[in-house]
Amino acid sequence: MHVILERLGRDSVRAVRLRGAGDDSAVARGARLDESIVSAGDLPAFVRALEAEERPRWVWNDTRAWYPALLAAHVRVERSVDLRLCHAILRGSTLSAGSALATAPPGPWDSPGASAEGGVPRRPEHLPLFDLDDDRAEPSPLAEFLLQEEALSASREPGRLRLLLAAESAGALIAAEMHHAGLPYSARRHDELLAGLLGPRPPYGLPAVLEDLAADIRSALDAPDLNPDSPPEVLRALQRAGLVVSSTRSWELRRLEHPAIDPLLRYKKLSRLLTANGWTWADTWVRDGRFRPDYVPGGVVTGRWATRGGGALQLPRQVRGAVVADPGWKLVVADAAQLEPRLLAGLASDETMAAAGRGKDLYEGIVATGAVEERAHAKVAMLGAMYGATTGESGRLMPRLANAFPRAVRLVEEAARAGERGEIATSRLGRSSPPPGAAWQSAQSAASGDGSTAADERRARSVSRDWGRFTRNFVVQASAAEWALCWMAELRNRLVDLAPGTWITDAPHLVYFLHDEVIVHAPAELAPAAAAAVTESARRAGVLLFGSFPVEFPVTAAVVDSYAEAK
DNA sequence: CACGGGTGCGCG
DNA sequence: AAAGCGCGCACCCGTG
Repeated sequence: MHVILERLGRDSVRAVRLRGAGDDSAVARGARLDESIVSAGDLPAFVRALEAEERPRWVWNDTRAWYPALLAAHVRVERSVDLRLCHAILRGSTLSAGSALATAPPGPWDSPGASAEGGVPRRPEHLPLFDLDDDRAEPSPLAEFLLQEEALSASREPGRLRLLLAAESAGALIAAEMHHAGLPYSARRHDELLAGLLGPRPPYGLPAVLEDLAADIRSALDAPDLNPDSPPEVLRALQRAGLVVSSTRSWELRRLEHPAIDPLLRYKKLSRLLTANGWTWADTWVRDGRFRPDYVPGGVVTGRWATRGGGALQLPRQVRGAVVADPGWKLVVADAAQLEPRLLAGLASDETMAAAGRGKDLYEGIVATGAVEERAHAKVAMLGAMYGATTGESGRLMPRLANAFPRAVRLVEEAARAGERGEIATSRLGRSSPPPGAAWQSAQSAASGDGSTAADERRARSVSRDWGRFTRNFVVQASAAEWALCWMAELRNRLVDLAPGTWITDAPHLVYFLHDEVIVHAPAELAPAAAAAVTESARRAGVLLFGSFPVEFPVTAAVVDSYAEAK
């Protein structure tokens, strides 16, 4: 059963119940079962009651507009449809290309405010259930839902698309739940880590260690007024000291021999830590022992999550020791091993590559086939294949990979060629890449028009190859993101089953997600079971994407007290 | 003073 | 231009 929620004015909600599962034609015909009007204040109780009875799939315009308030009232829902996220997928997917939804002119569901990129409050501590200031007419969620159902029914691959939409919607629930629970984070441990690296927190100005390093840099370069934070100033000072250098990037500085280099590199590293994840960051983002970033499901073209504020997806290794389990609890830190190459094996039905990863490290398995001599070579060659490297070590090793795994390499090569022609790439479950933009178009027309110059042609070729590298990577990255969503959705259900009847934060629950990595916070006695659930969910995700094709998705699941202890 | 592009680096 | 994908964020610096 589906229940479509729609706000009516300031204080009431319409709930329309539709009988029939997602692929039932009764739904597509819009068979309305019944309709209730609920006051905003009664909504949590209404949802809780229906959830206990029938576990409907809740259909709403935007999970962020509904779920945080429900969670605050300790109401969890099992399944949902996030119309905004699903709309974006169906609009762009080649699998629903002819549908009314896809061919309609842009509407309210396509507006910037409705997209994943825009309209996100920077720090929504508590989103109101309704935005009272927003008096725009809300587009009908029921009408949109029926359009989506129609697009799905007419699709060439309805099963894949339905799975993708369910996984995407589950991701939105998980993001809200993770924000609600927060990542256990010790401000005290964070302060200790910073103090150990930078010196104690200064009342104002730079910490002592940075101040000393800046002084060392200035004296080594004989530049008493140098601002080490200004790349142009640093570059000029280095050149004045006789060094041949064209930027202040760390990798370039590392090759230089000069007394200023070591303090400069250390300064840059520590300065980065201070500005990105220093005391101010902790003051802003850590409250009551929890780090609560704003995740943005579907925020990346490939379907990966983004984050807005807090930089949750860039938490540097240096401070991971501050991520600590509560007393009596454990962290289960899990990581999918060689996820993207394994996905590529599945996408390409490459039996040989799948076999190379069966029961072992995939890169070691590639070495065992004799394609390359060492693990590091296997890794760099695979990355080169998936990113489109043409030169360097990676470019040199690629042909050997193509020889050993022709199917896998052919798949990414074809995705690249298609992108170069301006075509669209589509993931395993049906997320499609955006068409190339205006820059691509104008470069191509400039090169093919009358009087085009050699420079125009070079430019067109370069733009075209750039886009090819994007579509090449898109098929792998987008499919990996789908796998990860399926993994988490499956895991979310299994974790709830480990402690039936308890609220999310009293049971094992997800607290962190980083593309191919998750952290579960679990009562110590349930941590081993949670770790087993992580592993089993990964296997299930593989089956959801690739059926019986024998590609494995092993995960490492470490039961630890601190994030820093894992791997 | 605000804004936006460029730089550089954190993560996968 | 690190050899190649996807991001977010802080800072500098030129421009309006």
